Amino acid sequence: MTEYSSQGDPARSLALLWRTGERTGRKGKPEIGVDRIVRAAIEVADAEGLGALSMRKVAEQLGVGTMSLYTYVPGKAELIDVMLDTAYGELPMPEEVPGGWRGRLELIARENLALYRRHPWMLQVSSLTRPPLGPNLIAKYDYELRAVDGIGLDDLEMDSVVTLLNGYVSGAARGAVEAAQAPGDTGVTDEQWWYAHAPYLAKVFDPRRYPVAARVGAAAGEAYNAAYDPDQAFEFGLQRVLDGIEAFVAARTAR
Amino acid sequence: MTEYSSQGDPARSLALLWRTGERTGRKGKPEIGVDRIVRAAIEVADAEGLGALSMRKVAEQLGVGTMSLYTYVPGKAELIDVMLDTAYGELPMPEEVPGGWRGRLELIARENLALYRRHPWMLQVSSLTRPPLGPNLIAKYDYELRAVDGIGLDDLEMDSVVTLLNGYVSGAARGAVEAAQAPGDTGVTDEQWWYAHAPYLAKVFDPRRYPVAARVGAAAGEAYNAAYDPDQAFEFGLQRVLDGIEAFVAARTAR
DNA sequence: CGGTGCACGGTACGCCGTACGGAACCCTGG
DNA sequence: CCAGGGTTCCGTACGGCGTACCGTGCACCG
Repeated sequence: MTEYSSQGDPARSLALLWRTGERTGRKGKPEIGVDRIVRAAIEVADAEGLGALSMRKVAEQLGVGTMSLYTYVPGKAELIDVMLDTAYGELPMPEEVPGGWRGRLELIARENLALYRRHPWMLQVSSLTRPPLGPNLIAKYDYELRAVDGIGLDDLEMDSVVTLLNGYVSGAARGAVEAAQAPGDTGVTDEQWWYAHAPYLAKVFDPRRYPVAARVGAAAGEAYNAAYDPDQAFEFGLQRVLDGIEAFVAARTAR
Repeated sequence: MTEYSSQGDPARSLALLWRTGERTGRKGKPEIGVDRIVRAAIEVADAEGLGALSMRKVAEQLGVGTMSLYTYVPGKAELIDVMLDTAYGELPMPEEVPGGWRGRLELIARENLALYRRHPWMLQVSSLTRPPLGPNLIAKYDYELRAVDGIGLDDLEMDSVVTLLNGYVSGAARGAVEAAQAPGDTGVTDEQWWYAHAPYLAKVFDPRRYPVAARVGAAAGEAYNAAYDPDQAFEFGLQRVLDGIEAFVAARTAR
């Protein structure tokens, strides 16, 4: 825990993010390198989760001693910052997208969801208030703003819309990731989980006290074969959010 | 890390949640008790964060030995489950709320935000797919469904709307909590943080390459005195989400 | 060819969750 | 009144973590 980011010296962090560390290049050949460390760390985090990401494991993956990592990276927190910016670099950012601003935002939402699915640890790490200001994060911010540029919103409104969409997607992604990894983590499918809990719950839960929960819960369970269907939730929510934004855009352009 | 929930034996977990553990009451006086442990754990997590929540610290808070806790609670994961359900019990659930379904949903959103602000650790713990099925969580689910009962939605649609709203609120709350605790955690105000990063960023960031990000980022920074204003973001997003739901309800009731 | 600065990593410290087994206590059955 | 046994309580120990500190040896420059 205490797994956030950006506590280190800003100069060191930004130098790392933008790779402006003056590689001396004079002496010993740099066997390891920041990039290889970051790649290995992302592999570990993808495969085993952020909780299993340790400096020892990254070093082992690279076949070097644990402490050697500290030659290239000030600490785990800064390493995670660089991992995050690196992963954001995977986002495709096509220039021509059909469907106007709504089509562009929809694509952004889907690509972000796919990214978070590939790298679930990003959701436990990303910060809204003090993001690691790396090149890829800035490129992403610029790209997303351009999706709503020139449609009648002022600068602050553009920022608000992009922030809302990103917030929505990361929430939905959290649900999707959790649903995807629950069986693998625990070795128990949703169905098994439900059947294990049902008998005790039946003893203890009185449907007459909570009739609506009982009715809707049963309907949802039957429809999704689980308490929650992440794909359905994502699609439903995305359309509602875009509808809400559309109403806002309409009101703004109507003066 | 690995700080999720609900890995234990369902029988033991549910017994804990619903307090159906057959207290023998015959032998040694139970000096400690689940409730006192949960209260102490919540105090620690509120004050120092989930990362600082340890069994040793909870025991110390109670003035007992660490291992004594394991008499009442199977492990840390189950303890966190009970903490979560207990905290949800703090939500007020008034029956008469003005403003129809929209007024009711708006109140739910605000009360949930306030709850997460009081107990930020909840955001790192709550699960959509396999929630700890305690009495307070079920009561919350029932209450929220009743806010949208009888307005023309079917059961699945009611569930989707409630899920969307809860997802939105927890995302916004994450931003708010992070913004609130960033200064305390790091001893650096937003302004100081910005002034520390600005000179290096100026060296490395080319505004001509990302003109929109530069323009909007500057406007937002000036308006909020930070990269992000959680209150503004919450209000803006909440109205958009409710507008989107309103459009959906209108479409459904128009057949 | 000697000197120097860097890459690399071994050891150790203080945290964590919790398995294990022992000690102390109190209620009950005789 | 006492013996037995179930419970509560907890000391110790193990294997993990991040990383501070410091030693070693190599590769290059002069």
